[in-house]
Amino acid sequence: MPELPEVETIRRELDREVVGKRIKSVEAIGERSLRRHRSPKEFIAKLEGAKISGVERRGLYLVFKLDTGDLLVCHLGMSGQLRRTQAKDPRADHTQVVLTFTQAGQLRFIDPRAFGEMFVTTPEELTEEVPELGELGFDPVETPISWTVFGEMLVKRSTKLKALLVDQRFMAGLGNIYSDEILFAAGLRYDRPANSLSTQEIRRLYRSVVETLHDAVKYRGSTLADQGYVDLFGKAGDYQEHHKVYARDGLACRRCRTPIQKARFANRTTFYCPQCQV
DNA sequence: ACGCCCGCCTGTAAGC
DNA sequence: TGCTTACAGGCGGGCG
Repeated sequence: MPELPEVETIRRELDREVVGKRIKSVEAIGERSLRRHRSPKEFIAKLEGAKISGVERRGLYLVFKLDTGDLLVCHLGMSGQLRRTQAKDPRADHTQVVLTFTQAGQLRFIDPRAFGEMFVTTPEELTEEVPELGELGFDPVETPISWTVFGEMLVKRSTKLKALLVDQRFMAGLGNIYSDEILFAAGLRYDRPANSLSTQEIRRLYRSVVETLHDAVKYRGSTLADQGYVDLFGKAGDYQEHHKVYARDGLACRRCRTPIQKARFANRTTFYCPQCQV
């Protein structure tokens, strides 16, 4: 369940670990993860011999720049992991793609549920091939906006706050965990219509977005009980220790001691404090 | 056009 | 204990 803080943590590690490395060979094991390609051969051919010159994040997508001019794009979906390994390391179940570098070492893409994907494209074709990338909203960590502009975006919408926060076209990078944490930090209920917020509430919400995400990046993301997210080296994040509401239903609110509630909203689980969030 | 629901997929855990 | 069922949720697509 990687969201912005987890993907950004991985991006920073990739920056150190794979930039400057040349891809010697590629093993394409899971064809479902390469579904944008007609055949895995095409994917392999475009990668072998290429050197990685940089790694960027666009919302929840990781974009590897190659010295061939192509881009290697990766979305982790629900259960995807990227792992830095050595060739001799045993291969984990559901390993979908293995990149072996000319200098020692590998990068492996492991994805049990195969909701994630990898593909190679060009900068020109990127937004045609992946329209959702062209429609991505602003990135609250990379390109923050002013809270007044944020407010202008809110007043136009009658959508409930949580639905808006997780909409990648509105703002890029939020999923279920951080939208709940942000709404708690802002003292706002998930089902408040966006256009019902006062100026003070708008400011508080925007500040909560930025502060919560920065904090979560600082603690290297959230690793839940299922270990669905770990970093490039298999290490868990620490931000789950700081969660105020997510997966804390029945437990006392850290602020007011009222039991945290669990609700079903837009087909997802939502956690909130009925006392602190209005 | 927008809000909502489903399917995709596997691992885990609760329930009978 | 062992089988069945629900749930986890990012995202696109389809429906009302």
